[in-house]
Amino acid sequence: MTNEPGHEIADALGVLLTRSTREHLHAALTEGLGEAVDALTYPLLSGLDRAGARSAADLGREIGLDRTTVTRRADRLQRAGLLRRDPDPCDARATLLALTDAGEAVVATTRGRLAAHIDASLASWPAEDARTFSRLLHRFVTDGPFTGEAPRH
Amino acid sequence: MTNEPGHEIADALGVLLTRSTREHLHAALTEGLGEAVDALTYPLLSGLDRAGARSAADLGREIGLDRTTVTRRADRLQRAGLLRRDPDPCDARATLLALTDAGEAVVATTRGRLAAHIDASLASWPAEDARTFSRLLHRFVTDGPFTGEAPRH
DNA sequence: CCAAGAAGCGTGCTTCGAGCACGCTAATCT
DNA sequence: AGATTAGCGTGCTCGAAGCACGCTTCTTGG
Repeated sequence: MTNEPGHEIADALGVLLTRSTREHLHAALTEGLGEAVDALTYPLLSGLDRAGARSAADLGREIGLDRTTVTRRADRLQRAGLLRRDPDPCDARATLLALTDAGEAVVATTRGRLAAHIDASLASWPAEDARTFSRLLHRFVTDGPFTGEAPRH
Repeated sequence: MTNEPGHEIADALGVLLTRSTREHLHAALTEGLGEAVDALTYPLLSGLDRAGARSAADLGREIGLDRTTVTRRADRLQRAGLLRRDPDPCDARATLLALTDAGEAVVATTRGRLAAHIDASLASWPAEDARTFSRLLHRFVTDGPFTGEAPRH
């Protein structure tokens, strides 16, 4: 127990990261959503849902993946009907990756399940603590230490 | 802004996960610590530091990796002098994975750098908010939704 | 006390994801 | 209008992850 919250938060985040990357958690969250949705492809769906239709290169920068990797994963999701490629009206070479209705439904379902998990574990908390935690976490993420841009290689 | 903190927390965690898995962040945290320490091998070091010397199978269960994968990564860290294999005094077949002094120093340096990042972004916060956030986050991680055991395949 | 089964570890082998280089099309600049 | 740059998709190569196998050692039942 130190006077600097940074160390405690760092430890907590380390544990959180380790736990949340467990395969079985992702399997539970995406259960029954089709073969194309797994721990590798979901970040694309989530990123598109957050930022709207984007080009493959932009989405790659957003989620820290190579452009070609995004293309390959998008192929799978497109075959599954969760994502479509629209030609960019402003640029004929560019194609915009966008969620289909089915894709949006998948994102909504997954986020709802995660929220349910979180709500369940917050059930024993005082309501005010839960709201405070939500508010502080949001602030931490907004102007937190992870907002830097990824450099190009 | 909904009445259910779960949805907000879910969104924040999604962003946090996406950001924190960026390669360049890990590169900054492990800069100058040797070639063997990267985003793949650091979880082993961190896990050993948290739980102490363990067998490869136990460590694999802890961090959600296959036993053989742990072995291969441990080989690299051992060659780099950050990890050693001690024979288990209670069981001649088992070998315990343990951090060397250099390995502990690497973990300490990395966690210190992460803590510094966090402290820097918390500098503009009221001190009480920072402490509250630290406390709530710790509680969330301790009895949060990610404490379940990984099922064996 | 010993024999058979179980548990732990390391290593060849296969599969699959990630990134680089290349070629193509279209936009932009001079 | 020609040249240069930007965006996209695809063959190709490298490396990581997990499975099957063999070896050693512990355990348990006769």
